[in-house]
Amino acid sequence: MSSVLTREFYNKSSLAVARKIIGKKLVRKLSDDAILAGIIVEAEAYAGRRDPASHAYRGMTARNEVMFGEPGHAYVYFTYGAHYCLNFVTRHFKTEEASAILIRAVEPSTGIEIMAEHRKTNLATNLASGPGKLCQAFGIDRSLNGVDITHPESPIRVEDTSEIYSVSKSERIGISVAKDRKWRFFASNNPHVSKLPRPLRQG
DNA sequence: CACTAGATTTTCT
DNA sequence: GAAAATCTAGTGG
Repeated sequence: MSSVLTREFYNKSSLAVARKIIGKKLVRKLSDDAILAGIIVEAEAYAGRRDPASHAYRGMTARNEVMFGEPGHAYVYFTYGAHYCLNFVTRHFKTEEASAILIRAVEPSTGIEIMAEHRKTNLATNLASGPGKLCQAFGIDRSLNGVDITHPESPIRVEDTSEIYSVSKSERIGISVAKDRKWRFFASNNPHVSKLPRPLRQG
């Protein structure tokens, strides 16, 4: 019984979707035999013209084109000369209002051995605890940019779960503008998130 | 544990 | 030509 999240799930503001996707299951189909999966434990919201930290802030370009399209598609970009980042497109209101959520961390559950090969480490909390790590572990690159993640057989999709997660929020990570907005959501007290907020660090 | 520097290349100014 | 929604290895306490 497939429980793939439908387009309706993504057809909301990036803030709402980023919060609701915590605890859902990310599924990556490499082939009929190789399935990777894990629970999404961290995500950030990005908006369009009203969010200076968003790639869509200055309008549509060749890179961010997917952000301006239909919700429920993957937006994958390359950064820092080495890393890919996985995003899901959420609701947009006008041509110039794009939005998406950045998937920042996953708690691995299926295909852990393959992820360990991709990442060249066996430490579970270092397999997908960051946007770049996650893409390396799950074999995600720009060839997946634009794919429809609501199709039950899509190479990337998200399945519903009945798990209830406590969600914390903080400032977004790695940006230089709009740092005051607390648009990062993560599973409370979960060791697979990329970074704990300052007050909670040091045990 | 906390902090810093360097890698490396796409993208946009 | 500069900056980037990052990661790792290295240093110091």
